[in-house]
Formats: sequence, C-alpha cells, structure tokens
Amino acid sequence: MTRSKSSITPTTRTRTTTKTTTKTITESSSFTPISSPARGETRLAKGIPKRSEDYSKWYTEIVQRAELADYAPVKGCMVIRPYGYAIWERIRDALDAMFKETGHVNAYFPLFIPESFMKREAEHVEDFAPQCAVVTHGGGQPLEEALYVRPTSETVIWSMYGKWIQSWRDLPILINQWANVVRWEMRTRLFLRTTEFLWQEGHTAHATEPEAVEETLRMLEVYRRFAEDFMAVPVITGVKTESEKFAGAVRTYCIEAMMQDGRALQAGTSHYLGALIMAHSDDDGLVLPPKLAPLHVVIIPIFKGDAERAAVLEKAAALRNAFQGSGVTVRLDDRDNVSPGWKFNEWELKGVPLRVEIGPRDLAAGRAVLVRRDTREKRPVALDALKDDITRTLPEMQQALLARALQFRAENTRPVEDYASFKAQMERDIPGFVNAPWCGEAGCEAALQEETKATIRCIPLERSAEPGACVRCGKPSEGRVVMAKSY
RNA sequence: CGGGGAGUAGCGCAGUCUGGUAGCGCGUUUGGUUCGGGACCAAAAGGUCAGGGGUUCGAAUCCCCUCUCCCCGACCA
Repeated sequence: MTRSKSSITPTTRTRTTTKTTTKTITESSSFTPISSPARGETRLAKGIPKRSEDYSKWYTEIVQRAELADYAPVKGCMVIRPYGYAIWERIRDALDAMFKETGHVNAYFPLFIPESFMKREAEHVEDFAPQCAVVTHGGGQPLEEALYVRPTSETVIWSMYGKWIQSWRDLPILINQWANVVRWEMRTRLFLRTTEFLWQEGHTAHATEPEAVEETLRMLEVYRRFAEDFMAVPVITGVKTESEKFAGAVRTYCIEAMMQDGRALQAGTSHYLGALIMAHSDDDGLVLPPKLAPLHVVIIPIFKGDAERAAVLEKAAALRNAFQGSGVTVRLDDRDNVSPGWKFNEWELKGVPLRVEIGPRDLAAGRAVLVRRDTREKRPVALDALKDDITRTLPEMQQALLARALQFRAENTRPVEDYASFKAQMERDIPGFVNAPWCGEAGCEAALQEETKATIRCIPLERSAEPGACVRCGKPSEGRVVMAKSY
C-alpha cells in the first residue's frame, strides 16, 4: 500500500507516503511603485511604517489594523478576527471544492494522539516530539498514557486506515481533514508561523507507488492553480532538496512564491493568508484579490444636510440592492459619525477592491465615481452602467494582480553562473530568485546557505536538462535550481 | 535560548535620569456646526502606572525578583 499526504507541502514519505505541503510568502523592501497618497504628503495609513522602512513592522501592523488578527493571551497564539476569518473561509471553501473535484472526501480525526502512536514511528518522534504540546493530566488525575496535541494527524489517520483497508479492493482512499494543529515554535509571526494554526491535510492510500506519486502531483497542481487563480500569486512548483524536505518524507513537493521584498515563501494552507498580504498589499494597507475579498464593493455616500442625505442614501441603497444575489458583495457605509475621507482610508486599509463614491454632484450628473484599490484609478461611471462596470472590473483586477505579480517575479528572477554574481545578487534590496546550476551535493548546499543566507528553494518540476558547472563548487550540474532568501 | 526594545485611560504615547496632587493626543459620551481624501467648538466620563517584594515621611520614578509582548538570530507548515 502506498500513502500520499497532501497539506501544503507535498511530501513523499518513506514507505511511500506522499505528503503534500506547500507554502508561499513574499516580503519586500522596495516595491511596485503603485501606491502613493492621493494628495498631500500625509501617509494615509497613519502610523504604519512603509514597507521600505520596516517590512516586518509593516506586515504586523497591517494584519492588526486591518483587523485580520490580534494577539491572543497565550504566547505564540493569535485570534483570527471576523474579517481575517472571512478571507480564510473563502480560501478554505475554494480549496475544498477543488479537493472534492479530485475525489477527496472530508473527515475529522481526534485532536489527541496517544504517546505510543508518536513513538511508533521513529522519524515521526524525532521530527515532531520536540515541538509538541503534551497533555499529562485529565479529569484531575495524571493520565496513564500521555496525549500529544496533534502536530499532524498522520499517525492516527493511518492507524484507522489499517482497520478500514482489508484489501486492495478498498483502495484508493482519499480523505482530507480541515483542522487545527499545534507546533511549539520558538519564534512566531501572525499567520506565517503560530503555535496553533489552521490547515488541511490530505492522506491518501493507493495500491501502487506510481499511483501515489500521481496523486501527489495532482494535488500539487491543485495548490498551484489555487495560488494563481484565487490569490493571484504566481508560484513555482518543484521538489525540495534532501536537506529542505519535510521530515521523514521520501520527497517533498512545494510551491514557492516571491514576495514584494524579493524573498521566497513556501505557500501552505495557513501561510496563504500571510502570502496574500505580503504579495499584493501596499503602504496604505491590504490589497485583496477580488476572488478572496469578503467585501467587493463599498459605497461611500457624500452629502451635506438632510435633503442631500436622503437623496444620496436612496440612490446608494438602490445600487447596493441591485447586487443582491449577484455574488458580488456590496456594503453601503452609511455611518454618520465619520467623514467620507475617513471611510476612504479605512476601506483602503482593509483592501476592499472597489469603492463607489456618490454625492450630490454625481447625482446631478447621473453618475458615481468608481475607485480601484489596486491602481487607485478613479473614474466616473453612469449610474445605470455601474453594475455592469463593476461586474466586469472585478475579474480584471484579479487578472491585473496576477499579471503584476508575474511581472515583478520576472523582473527579479535571474540566471546566474558564477558565485560572485550570486552573492552580489543576494545582497540587493530585492534579492529575488536566482536560477543557477547546482551539483546536487548536500555539503555544497549547506556551505552555500552558510555563506549567503540563501537557500535552495526547490528543484523546479519543469526544468530542462542543462549540463553545467555548479555555481558554488564548479562540479558538474544536471540543471538549474531556484535559490533565494526565504521566510 | 542569545541580542535589542517595550509594558502608564479603549488605542498611541509623555512623565522615570534628578522620588512630592496621574498627564497629552486620538477614541468614547452629550450638545451644536459639519461632510468630494483621516472636520470643528464646547462640556463630560475614563487609571490596581504589568505583577510581587524592598528602600523612603512619601515610589510610575530608586533596588531585587517574576511575568508578558514585539523586533533581530538559531529551529520550523
């Protein structure tokens, strides 16, 4: 029997376990020069550092101020707030639908894992035991056998499969689980690495190894499509080197994305949120791809006095109602206690793709002003054409974000033949990806990492055989690998 | 675990060196004027100064201990 596991880091385990886990991130220090305050010199997102000033701080602030997440009372843990969770739900639902198309079914396995299960697989203990939370007491008494809070459900799932699978006739089994897992990380970052995190793990059992590998690659492709089609983040699919692969795995597949600071992020389930944020957002806040935005359009009414107020709100409400059932989510921000300008800034911070401004002057002209979050383009649109325009613009924005990210990646990906150029490249503000020949030896890889702080992100699946000389040691190389600084 | 920073009103901070009535901005509440890129005036509410111990007539401030968070590194989805 052969296993396959897919979470966001596709990996093939010993005994033919295929584990799929992929993760992608991006940060930046100089960026796509797209956003600048509309007017004046005051930064709109007051108090948030620019990406170029302090990328980490920028990221942390954006996450909190956009109300995606907040720090929890427990070290290393976070609360995913409603707005952040709404995005997560969209990510989850999209992936879930894609998994089901491939024949997966969902199930749920317990949070606790008997200690004996952990120890059953030597590799598993070595890999995970140090970063596990262990429950030793229950019901007010010491437990006879300690229970591990799952760092993954692999062992439990396979013990159940053992019961369920009587013969090859029962195969294949394709089960996916959406769950939380706990890994006691030393250092945490909102969405990118927290002690407890939400993820998805697919565990499949196959009759033959080729079938298992095929399954893994199929899931890898699902992750790639999701990243590109929904997150608008282009990724490179590849295989991890021996030293970078998932612990205990025979092989680990991955998808790697470039963040705005030219660093690589392996994209994986809950990393998706971090990647999203870092790939598209700017100094004024989030920029969300329409397919994952909980709110697509916000309508900001502008008026003085009661008469104008009534007239404007009536039109605004009619516009909002026109979208009911259309799949486009629209909110009319009719709050009285904040000014229109304040609302502009707030919704920009939250990354809402489109804003409709509607005031007396617009009413008189039978139009409204439509503003794009990604490009900041402002244009008047006739009221009766607004719905169609918005319906058309959202997919355009989705495409534009992907195109922009692709262009950014292309601009920051370079072939390199010699070590001096490679090192120079990694010193740049935006180090980016480097395609370079590598000899395949672990020692050389370790030295390279030590000397440059860069890692071999992956051996791309789509690479052509290209005899050459290793960028570092000069020994023969079969082809190029992707090297980058990473998250 | 190492290095750095921080904990004072809901939020952001000053005050700490040099001990002496707990401050500022934002937000909140009330009233009024406003509203096309973070409006204005007036009034009001709001605090175990992270926690514990010590020194002192007196501690946010000085001493000792503890906890927590953030950032940078080593480890990781």
